[in-house]
Parts: sequence; C-alpha cells; structure tokens
Amino acid sequence: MSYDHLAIEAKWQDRWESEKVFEVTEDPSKPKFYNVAMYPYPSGELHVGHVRNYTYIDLITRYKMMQGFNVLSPMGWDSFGLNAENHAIETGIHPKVSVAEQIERMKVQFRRLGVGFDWSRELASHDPDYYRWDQWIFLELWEKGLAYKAEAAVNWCPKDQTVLANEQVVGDDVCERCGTPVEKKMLSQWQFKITEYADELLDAIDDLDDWPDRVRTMQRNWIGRSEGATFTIQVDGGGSFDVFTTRPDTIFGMTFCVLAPEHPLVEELISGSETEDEARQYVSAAQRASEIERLAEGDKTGVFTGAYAINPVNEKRVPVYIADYVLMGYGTGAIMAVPGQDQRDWDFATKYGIDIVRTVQPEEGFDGEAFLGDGPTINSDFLDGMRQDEAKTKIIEWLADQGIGEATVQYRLRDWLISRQRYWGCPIPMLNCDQCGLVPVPRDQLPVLLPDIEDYLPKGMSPLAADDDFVNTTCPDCDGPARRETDTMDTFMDSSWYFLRYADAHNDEVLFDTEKARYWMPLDQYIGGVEHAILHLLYARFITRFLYDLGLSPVQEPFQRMFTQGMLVHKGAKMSKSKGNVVPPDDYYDNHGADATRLFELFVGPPTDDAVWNDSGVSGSKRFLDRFWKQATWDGGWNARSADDRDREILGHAHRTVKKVTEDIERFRFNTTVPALMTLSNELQSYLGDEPREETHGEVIEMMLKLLSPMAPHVSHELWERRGNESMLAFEAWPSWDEELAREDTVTMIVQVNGKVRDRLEVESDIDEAAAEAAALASEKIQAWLDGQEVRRVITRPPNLVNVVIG
RNA sequence: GCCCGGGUGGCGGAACGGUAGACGCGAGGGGCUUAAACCCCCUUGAGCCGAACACGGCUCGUGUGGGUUCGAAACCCACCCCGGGCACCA
Repeated sequence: MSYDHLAIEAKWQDRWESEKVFEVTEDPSKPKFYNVAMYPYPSGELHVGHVRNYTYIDLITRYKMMQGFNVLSPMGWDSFGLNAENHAIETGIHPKVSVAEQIERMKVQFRRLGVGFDWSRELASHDPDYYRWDQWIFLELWEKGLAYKAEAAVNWCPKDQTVLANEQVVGDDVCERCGTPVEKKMLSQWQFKITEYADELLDAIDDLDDWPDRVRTMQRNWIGRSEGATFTIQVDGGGSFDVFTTRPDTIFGMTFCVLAPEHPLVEELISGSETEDEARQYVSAAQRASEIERLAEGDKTGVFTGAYAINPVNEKRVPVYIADYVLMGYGTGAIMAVPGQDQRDWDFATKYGIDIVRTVQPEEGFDGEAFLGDGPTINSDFLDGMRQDEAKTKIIEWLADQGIGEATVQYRLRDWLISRQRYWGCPIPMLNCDQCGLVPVPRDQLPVLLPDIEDYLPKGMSPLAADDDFVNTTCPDCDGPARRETDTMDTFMDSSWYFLRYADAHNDEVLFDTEKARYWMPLDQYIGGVEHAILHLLYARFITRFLYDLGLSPVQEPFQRMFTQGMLVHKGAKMSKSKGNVVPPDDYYDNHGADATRLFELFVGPPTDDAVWNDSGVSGSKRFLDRFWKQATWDGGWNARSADDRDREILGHAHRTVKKVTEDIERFRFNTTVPALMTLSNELQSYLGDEPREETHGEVIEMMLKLLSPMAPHVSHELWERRGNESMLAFEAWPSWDEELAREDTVTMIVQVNGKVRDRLEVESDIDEAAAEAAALASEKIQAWLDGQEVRRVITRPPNLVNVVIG
C-alpha cells in the first residue's frame, strides 16, 4: 500500500506558493536567519547531485522557521559563463535564449522538490539590472587604484586563433576542439589588487569559527604569507638580481642561484655563453609548459647560464642556473639555493654536482638529506652557534647595514585577473581614447549593455571586438573618438556579491540598500560544494570587504557559518553534465516522490563527504514513508488500559529521538537523522501490535511528524492536516525533549578483561563506580577469566564499562 | 610537485578514546496469496569449537607497518591507494 505521493506533493507545493510561506521581509521583532545555497549555473537540468545541496538548504530553512526565526532563503542564477557560450557556438542559439529556457526548466524541478525559496528576490547575473552593478563596483575599484591593466599570459590556439580557458586545454596541452598544441601568448589584461587585502583576509580567517577547519587551512595556505628577506646579489662580471628567501639565516650555505626561465636577466646572462643553445631550448620549453606541469613530480631539471654570482656574505663565486621550478610570479623570480637546508635544492645540487654546505647542525642520529629543523648554526662565521630566529634577525640587520637587503613579506596570493576574451560575460566599463588614454564609462551611462551578436566564435580577441557599433563610441572627457574595452569580466565577479543583492534585489538606485542588508547580513548559513573552498569564497570575502570600506556593506565578512558539502559520485566519477553520468531526479519524483528522494539524499552519507548514488536507495526511503503513513493513520483498534511500561518506553524512545535528531541537525549530521526516525518507527510497529493506547500513539506520531517535516515536508504536512490540526505544520514549534523521560532506566554495561569484552551486564543507568566494579567482579564469566590472578587495576566508566586489568 | 580531505561487511554507511558494523540497500529463508507483486517475520563480517532446533563460546577483523594507551576505526610517525583544489569550468 502506497500513499498518493503525486497528488499530495502537488497539493502542498501549491499551498506553500499561494500562501507565500517562504517570502519574507525584514522584521525587527524576530531573530533573522539568512540561509543561502550557492546559486547554480543554469545548466537546464538539476541532477541528484544538486538535489542533495537543496535538500540540505531546505532542511535548515524549515528547521529554523520552526524554531521561530525569520528565515530568508533566496535563489538566483549564475548565468554568465563559458558553458552557455559554447552551447551558442554549437547551436547558434543566443545564450540569453537558451539560458532563459534552462532557468524555466530548473525552476520546475525546484518546485517539484518542494524547496522553500523566496522567489520574489530571484536574480540572474546576465540581467543588465544585475550586471550594471558589477560595472559600478569595477569603477569604484578603478577609482581607488585597485583595478589596473598588466600583461599576462593566456592559452592560445594558433589554428582556431582563439584564447582557451584552462579547461579547454586537454591531454598533452592541446586544444580541445582541434587538437593543435596550445601556445602561451601575452595580453594586456585587467586585474584587481586583491593582494592589498591579503593581510586582512588572512587575519580574519582566525575569527571564522563556524567554518570547516579544512577550508580555513586551504585559504590560509592559498594566501601563503611568508616572512623573510629580500636582498641583491651581484653577478660576477656585471649585473645583479634580487632574491627572496624565508631562510636568510642559511645564506652562508648558498652554493648556487636559480633564475626562473622568464627572468629578465636570463637573456643577458646566456647570450654568448658556452651553454647558450641549450639554455635557449630549455627556456622556450619551460615557457610553453603550464605551471602545474612545471611543478609536477619528477626530476628537477635546469641549465647552467655560464654566469657566476657573488655570495655577499663570504664573496664566494657560485654558479647561476635556470630552472623551471622557480616561478617568475612568486617572490622575485630568483632564489639563493641552499641544498643543506632545502630538499629541492639538495636534489638539484646532487643532480648537477654542486657543493653542499650545511649551516644548521642536524640533531643527533639524523640520517636524512636536507635538514629543515632548527639547530645551532654552523659554518656561518658571525652567525655560528645561533638558533634560527636569532640568526635571521642578525643576518637581516647585516644585510640592511650593507644596504643590500631588508626584511620582507611575500604572499603566494596573486592579483585577480578578471579579463576574459569572451562574449557571454559582463562588459568591462572602460574606454580607450586616443587623446585621454584609459577612461572610465561615466556612472550615468551604466549599464554598458552586452550587445546581441551573431558570431560567438572568438577571433583573436573577444567576439565583442568584431561589433563596430559596440566598440566605437565617444570619449566623455574630450568628445573625441574612443573604443570600448572588449574583454568581459570573470564570472567570479558576479558571484562575489550576489548574496548582498538578495537583501534588496530590485533596487535600481543603488546596488542594495545598506539598511536592508544590515538586517540580513551576514549569512547565517552558506552551503556549497567543497570545490569552491578557495577561489569563490576568497573573492567574495574580498569584494565584501571592499564594499564595507566604501560604507555599503554592513559587514566585513559575509559568511558567518560555512558548510562545504561533498559531491555525488556515479559510475566512478563526480556527477556532471560533461562527464555524461548525471541522474535526473524526475523519475524518482514520479515513482517514489520528492519526499522519498529527499530522505535518501539525506541518508546517502555524511554531508561533508562524497557519496555514491545508489539507484535502489530511494525505494527504501519510500518503503519507510509508506510504513510510517500506515502507522500515522493506524486505526486497528485502541486499548482502554492505563499507561504502563510499554507506553513509558515508546514515549522515552520518542523523546530520545527528538534529542538525537535535533543534535544531529545542529552538527550537520543529516545522514543519521533519518535512521533515528526509522528506528523509532520500527519500535512503534511492535508497540502497535501489543494493546496500543490512542493517546500514546498520537503523542508519538505528532512528535515524529514535526521531526520529519524539514526532511519530508509534503507527507508530514498532509498527515498533520489529516489529524485535524488547523495550523500548517511549517508554523508549528520545533519539539523539545524532556531529559527525565528520555533517560533509560537500565543500560548494558560491558565488562572487559585486559581490554577485551568478556561479559555484558544489565545495570541501572545511575550505577556508581563502586557498584559497577562490584557487579563486574561478581560475574561468573569474569571470575573464570581472572582465574585467581592478581587484579592490578580496575577502570570504571559507569554505567557503560568496567575494564579489569590483570597479569 | 604543492595545499586539503578520505580508505570500515556484497554495497551506502554507523560508532568523534570505551559493545565495531546502527539504519538502509542487496542476498537467503519463512508467512500471506491459486500465483505473483505489495506487505509481515527471521537470518546475513570471516574462520572455528562445543553443543546438535533458533543455544553458548573462542580467534581474527576498520588500507599497510610501527607507536601511545587499561582500552585505538578514532591519537602520533612512516608508507600505499583514491578524491578535491592549484588561479580562464564554476
């Protein structure tokens, strides 16, 4: 017997919508809860991996509502980007047409899942009403000196004459469309100075207490602050270069130097040297390779430049190498190499027969190669005997006295390159005027509308460059001819502030009203995939801080509590449209219902972990809901007896279940909430078979309906109504539990001998240590194991465990 | 390579220093049925011993090898394997 999930789910979806249950406004009389799932790219089809995400967000929305919060959970669309553009190239259909269709399809699927979103605040990043504010933020960044143009490399397909995204570079560095080997090409591109905020962004991580530790660690490492020294090294025969090192204390151990292949001094050093040909070959190979390849596993290779540098502390001549493990983008693009204290330098020195000098005395018994630990400094003249910290301070003073160096801080974080040579993105609101140079578009001319075009294929530049009507304009300063910027913005810009726009989604005077944002911000819960742990979250933190500094954002940190969920794996790979392994939810909605689908999504595994999609799991959840339906509507005849142990037991179990479900929701262990309800349902099944009382049954069922309502809202709302309740279940208060009722009278105490379980005793749950020990030692089984041997120690953890240590 | 996670039955997982395998899936057995489906009940980590119904007990077992602890899936060290991120997928 199955309940009619199709009719019931449609009915409640209608009710929630028509009664605007999830549309909210600022209400200072209630505590607010701002609950956001990362807005999705509108691929046109939700799959069960997305559904997992929205099941979590809806569970929290409904749970917090029942706890009395004014809950806002909005939804929007990350609708710019490469996928829609590729689709347009393939089909010729304009992205704005396909995106609109896909959004409509996805909204139907959201509705069928029964998610409670406030659709009145819906936004889409390709909407000019939205992206004009991207442009506005860009202008603010420009005026504050935080946006600038600089040369940067792009992937270039020489055959298609187009810039490729990293994702379009496949296999052995070839173009995914035509298989041509990809080249690097330098272009002048827009960047945001996120590095100005590096310290702030780093320091604030300490206070993000409600973020997963792993995400905080990843962000810290990504910013990668390191303290050290920068100093100048002279080249024997003329010229010099700067190096950055975190270990200036080891400077006496420098036996060679390494320059990045792109270092500006390379050309001068190698030209005319005996190794010139080899060096040129090495440099051009290195410049073609991607950064990941250059740092990848395998032997570190390099080539001697033929030049020598002078170690400033001891005047030693040391060889200068070029090697691709040194990156131009980090530090100064040149390093002093100290093989005694750095393993990569050790490997390199060993390979090329370079001297190794230890400057830190390794600890007794050390048999490794490079020694990274602390110890007394050796072979270092005036630093000898000092520990790392002292030696660092001393040598930095020395470098400063010599006028060749100073203490510096380096970040791994680079500025944010936002230029994309793409059509389907937000136009950058800048002009190039022959007279005035770079000129910002005046704010009253925003938005710079993205024009409709016919040909989306990029030809050397952004497709916008081919649209003369777009490109040619007039300079607002001198009224002379000017050309518009034709690159568009990285879509990470769109997603860096949308959560602020939700607070005031239809404002056409400002990007949002600060007072409205003050009510809702910060997000009390933000949920999304772990793949966003670094870039999106960091950019969003940066832009929010910038808007705070402008006096617009009411908060510096947008995301109070962050939750990163695992991915759904199917057929051995993460579920994604490009891998062709997506499972759409529609068949599950039809055959088993949205409620059963949601329960299985919760049940499938710990929310933080990846999980494997199992086709037969949803039918198991439906089986549970069917059985629960029968229990809730049970009319098998009631017994008029008064309450006894059977009633106390099932009620106690119900109270324990309220406690367990509440605590599990609070600690984000949704996968164990469903089993708790299943276990109670199994218990209820036995209860109903043995003279059940109607009052006890009603009490247990109503508790269960409340617990179930954030997880399987349709069926629980229906059953709540059928029990004759006037109010909607969504507006009921979350149940509380009574510790006294929840307490179990007796528990199973295990008795161990030397840590191995040897007996189980049923004891009062308030047993004390002495009684527990006495009971354990009184056990015949335990006495047999003791066999007269001396009891050396007894560990007692009443009422769960006694461990008798003998022998 | 660097940063961050993760390895537990046939499968998804539970157990956050104290009974390893909750709950579910799958499988097997039984009941209901003319039959099947649905539903209900039971069994289900491996090996072994004593019983000879369904009872009782032992040994092993949480990727591998060490360590800490009265006690380790959990904590520490080393290694192996898998996944995410590495700045133009978002």
